[in-house]
Amino acid sequence: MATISDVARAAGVGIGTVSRVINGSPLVSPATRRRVQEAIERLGYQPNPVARAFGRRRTHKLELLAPRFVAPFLFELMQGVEDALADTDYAVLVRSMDTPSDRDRAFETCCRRGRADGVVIVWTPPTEGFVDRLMAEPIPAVLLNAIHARLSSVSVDHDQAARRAAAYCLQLGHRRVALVDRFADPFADAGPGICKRGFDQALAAARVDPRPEYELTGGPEPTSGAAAMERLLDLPEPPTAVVVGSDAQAVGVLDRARSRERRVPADVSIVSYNESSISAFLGLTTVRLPLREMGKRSAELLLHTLIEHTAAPEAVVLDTELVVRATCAPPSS
Amino acid sequence: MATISDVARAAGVGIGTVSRVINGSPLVSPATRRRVQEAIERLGYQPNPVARAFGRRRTHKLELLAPRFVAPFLFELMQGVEDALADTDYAVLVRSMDTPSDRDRAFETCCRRGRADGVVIVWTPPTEGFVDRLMAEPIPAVLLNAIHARLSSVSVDHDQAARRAAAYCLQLGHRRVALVDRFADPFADAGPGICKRGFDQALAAARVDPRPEYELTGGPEPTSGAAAMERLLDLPEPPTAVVVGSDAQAVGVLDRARSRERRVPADVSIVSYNESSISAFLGLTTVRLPLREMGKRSAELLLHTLIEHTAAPEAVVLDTELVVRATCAPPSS
DNA sequence: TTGTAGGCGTTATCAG
DNA sequence: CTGATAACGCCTACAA
Repeated sequence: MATISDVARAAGVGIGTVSRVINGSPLVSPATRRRVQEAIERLGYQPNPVARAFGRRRTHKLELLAPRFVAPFLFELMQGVEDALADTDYAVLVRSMDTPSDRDRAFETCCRRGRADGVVIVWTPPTEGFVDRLMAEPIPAVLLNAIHARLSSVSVDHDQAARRAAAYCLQLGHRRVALVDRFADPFADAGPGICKRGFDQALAAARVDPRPEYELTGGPEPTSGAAAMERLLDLPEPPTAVVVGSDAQAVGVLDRARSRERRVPADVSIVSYNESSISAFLGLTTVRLPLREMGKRSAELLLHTLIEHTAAPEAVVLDTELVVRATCAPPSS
Repeated sequence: MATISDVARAAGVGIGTVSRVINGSPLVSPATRRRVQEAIERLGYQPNPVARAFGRRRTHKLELLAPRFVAPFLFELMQGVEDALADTDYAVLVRSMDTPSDRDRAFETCCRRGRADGVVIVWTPPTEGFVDRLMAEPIPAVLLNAIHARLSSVSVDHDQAARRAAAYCLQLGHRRVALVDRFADPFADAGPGICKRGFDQALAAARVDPRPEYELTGGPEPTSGAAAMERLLDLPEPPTAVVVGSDAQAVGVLDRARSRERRVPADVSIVSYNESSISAFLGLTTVRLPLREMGKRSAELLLHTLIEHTAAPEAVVLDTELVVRATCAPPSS
């Protein structure tokens, strides 16, 4: 494999000049440039990425840390990241986090210098210790769909999205609206749900009294949605509409509604959250998250920080969209 | 950030000795080793991965090329790869391939030296030109769920799996068994389906005549499954059981069956292919692919080739499993 | 068992 | 504009 000095020799120039040519420096005369390019062509020379990374003291890699929960839309996020990286020579290192210990190990190693130039942490609230280490190291991080005062983030306005979902039901005339929420932290089976605040805001705005028994929270799996729906249907006064915190849960909610002989949307309306091909096919009315855009923006933020060397955290908030399909209707009674 | 010479100086030894210590060479006296380790500890030294890669002429990265089709189980495959890499300092570079031109670009660049030490190509038949280039470069590749004479591969016996799925229906007493197959090449909307051969074998073994109108092929999406089911139900003599080439299609098949007032499994049985949380929840009887194992074995194969320097292609074939759930029953008539 | 020196392929910094 | 040359941080002989 040809090296830069092979090219230099072949073109009769110094390696500095070759370096300038391959890096697009303007400080090369057109004639020399042409000569060098010919030599490059002839020898099929390609700069060695590792040597390059070594010399530049940059790995030219971004690391993506993803918890199991995002598996259904990891591909979409990755594509967004790749979109942002398309015209650069950056590549994406992906690491999965399935258990809390995976997460801690990932947090532990990702900020070690030399692994990657930046990190995208997907849908996972960072621990304080991790943030401390991150601030000590010179490696920029961005949270994707999580928030921290000291870190940059790309997310959607969950309050607004949930408000919109609930408002849609209220607007259709529903007054008994329930929430099957999702835990905000995928590594904790407890804590606040992601939709609660916006949901409550929508109720308040419509002057509908919240009912504690209508607000359930679980993990993003079909079974958890099914269990929640079960409980709601067992209530003396079951809801006529349900806002669900994830498509995965919605699959369970929908299925359980049907197996309990409730027609959707005639007997009960369902609004879900997130967007996936399955939900599209099932005809779920849902809040669409701009996943690809989110991936793209996170990578752009990182790249920007890397170039501008700005340390100030920046928060990007993207818009969601209510996709109306077939699971909502006015209440029948 | 501390370098190897800082450690050497602090421990009062040469850098060679430090190198030996961090690389676990036995050629260090216990006393020296301890001294060096203390220095490492004290300085918080960590070898720079890039410098290491540079010196070793190894990137310590594996590249994973994944077509959009595998999005639903990419996470699982990745986890398998990471399993294999857990005790090494290898990391995974992931690249998505959404369009044929994405694929070609990925094929083009992945075998350039310096990017990664090995490549896993997921579910995508390689082009001949790509194989040629791959053989010229010294970078090992393994196909995951694809086959090529000159390359190593990890896959399942699709014939056997499809045979098993069809045989299960036949065994239940079905004689009108249809196949909604999936194109083997995710980048071609044509070509042979992945289950056809095994399916035909099962019919032959049961002395059931194949009917051309019962064998449909499409892409792995719910809509394609729905369309196929539509056609099957429009037949003068519709099938009583359907073998489906992917869970994605099966979602469509199932939904269309129900919307056309067919009870599953009372009126029509369905066996699917692949395994996902959605299919589990929907109660689909399905052929489970050992995804995580597949990922793991591919990475192991690569690692093995990297260490042993064997060039002979090796083909690993893993077992599938029929997961019996709720979508199959004997024919009603 | 240990230290030293050379090499890896770039980039970056100088003089010219 | 261009060519030397010194880093960069580690690995791997080789010599002691």
